[in-house]
This record gives sequence, structure tokens and C-alpha cells, in this order.
Amino acid sequence: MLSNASKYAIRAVLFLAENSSSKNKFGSKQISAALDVPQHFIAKILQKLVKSGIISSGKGPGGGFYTTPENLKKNVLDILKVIEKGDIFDECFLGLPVCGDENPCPVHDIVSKFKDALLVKFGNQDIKSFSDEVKREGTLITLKNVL
Amino acid sequence: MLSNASKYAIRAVLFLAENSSSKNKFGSKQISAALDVPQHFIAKILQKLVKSGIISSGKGPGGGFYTTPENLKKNVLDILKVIEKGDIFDECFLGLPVCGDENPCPVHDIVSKFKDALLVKFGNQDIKSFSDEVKREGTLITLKNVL
DNA sequence: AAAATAAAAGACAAATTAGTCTTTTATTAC
DNA sequence: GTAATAAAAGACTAATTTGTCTTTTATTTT
Repeated sequence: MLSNASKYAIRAVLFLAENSSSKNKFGSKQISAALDVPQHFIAKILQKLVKSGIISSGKGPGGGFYTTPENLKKNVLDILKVIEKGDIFDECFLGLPVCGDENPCPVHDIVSKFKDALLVKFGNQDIKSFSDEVKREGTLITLKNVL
Repeated sequence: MLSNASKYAIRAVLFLAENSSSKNKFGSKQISAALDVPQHFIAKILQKLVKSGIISSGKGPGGGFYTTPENLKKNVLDILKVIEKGDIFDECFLGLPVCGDENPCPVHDIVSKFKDALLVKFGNQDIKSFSDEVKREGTLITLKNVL
């Protein structure tokens, strides 16, 4: 459903939301190590996120990637819009060209409910709120320090 | 989540379940036309399904693919096992190497419910029952004759 | 100013998935 | 037996996704 690029992007943004600030930046190497994802690959993804205003960056010594309060007003759907080509919430699970309440595929109902729940999670709260929730509930964006 | 191959496979099996019999076979060309999927691609998929006993086939004139009552005792999960490499129900939506009730990612709960519902739909009834349900509820495996 | 650091940019390479085409084999009809 | 038909088998191409590597540019520190 999600590409690796999107998965890495979401986890990286949540990592920065929880750990970074304009005074505490993280290089692509650190992020790659923290999330256990390929360094050069995540670097390119981070560049896109910077370009679209979802995260911030600074060059040179002491530079790296970080999030500002302004960045944190974006939501996860904004991340997917930047990384993913089409609209993943629009695709039929069984591959029908169109699939809706009038023309449902055999699993449309089940998939629809799932998509709605995801849309709420990803679209109805900003990254700040999402990140707070992650911290509060103790859910994981990496297995480092756990396994 | 599903590869095109799996999507085509599920729709093809449901098509044969509803329309075929040992006396009424369908060539890969007919199936490709009915479902609007690439002919040679679906042909290779159908071969795999035959090999694994999910559908049947006959060569030569009057030959083609079809399902027997025995075939219809398989379920959709069996199709996925043949076509898909790993277990799609085992993968974390955000890409964590492991993700379970003890080590959940931020969307594990939502995704888990979806997977459970899908598993029931795909695993707890055989193709015959699934196909009957599709016919009864009027859900679609193709848009031919609809749009 | 020079050296060091780290992102930005973009060219490559590898792997996977998707899709096509040709040859072979089995079956049926004549 | 010959011709026609259609699946089986497998080689091949194309597209997409994933991942790597090198060069350039901006920033900071000394």
C-alpha cells in the first residue's frame, strides 16, 4: 500500500518531531541509524520534505534536519502527497479502475472502513498532535532500544 | 498491498467460479477480455493457479481454464500463497521489521483490525462461498457491462 | 581566507514487478 | 495421420522502485 519511501518519510518526520528543534538538528546519517533505513535513500526523501516545507534543514557544521512549530502544523497526508505518486486512498484493493459505493468490489466495504479510519488518523490532526499521541501511547517508529 | 498479479488472480478465479465448469471452459484470451487485464500476463498467472490446484485447465480445441467443485474448496488465501512472495498480513504498515501487539507502530491498531476482517473474508470461507456471496450482493470483479 | 562539515543535486546501478513474445506439448476434430 | 487449437514453458523486454555514489553549494569554525 505504501512505498518504502513513504514509510521511511513518515517515520523520519515523527522522529524529528519528537527529537529535533532548531537547536538540535540531525544529519541524514543519524536519522538513518536511528530508524535503520538506507542513508542515501532517506537523504533524498528528506530533501523532498524540506522542499515542501514539512521539515527544515541547515547546511554546514552543526547542520542537519529538524522541525519547527510551523513544520509541525502539516499532517501525515501532506507527507504522502509529496512522496507518493497517485492517491493511495483512491485505488481499488482488487484493481478495478473505479470502485465506489455504487460499484463496489467484493472487499470494498472492508477496505473503505480501513481507509476512513486511516484518513482520520493521517488527516485530522497535525504532526505535532500525532507525535504527542505516539509519545503518550508508547507506539514505535523504530525498534532500536527495544529489541 | 497486493501486487497486480494477485489482484488479477483473485478476479480471475472468481470469474471462473461464477462462469465456468468442466463443460464450459475459458481461454486466457476470453478471461483477459472479460476482466480487462493483459492477456499474456494473466495466462502465466493462470498456469500457476492450475499447478497449485486452485483452478483446472484443458489443452487443445475446446480447452481452456475452469473450476471444479474440488477447486472451489480452496480459499482466497490459498491464491495469495501461490502468487505473493511473503505474507502480506505479516508486514508492518510503516515498515518496522516486527510489529505486534507488544511492539505496535502508531497505526498498528487500525491496520490490525483491517487485516483481521480481511483474513475472515479471505480465509474463513471457500471460493464457492465467496463467489456465491459476490453474486448475491452484486459486487463487481469487472466493470465490463457496467460502465 | 582555509578547512571542515553537511545538505542539495543529480547521475548511476540494482532489484523487483509487470508485461510480451516465441516455442513446445497435449488434445481434439477431421 | 494431419491440421487446428489452446495451455505450458520459458526467454525476453520494459517500467518502476529502491538504493548508491559523486559533485556542488552553502555554512560554520579556526
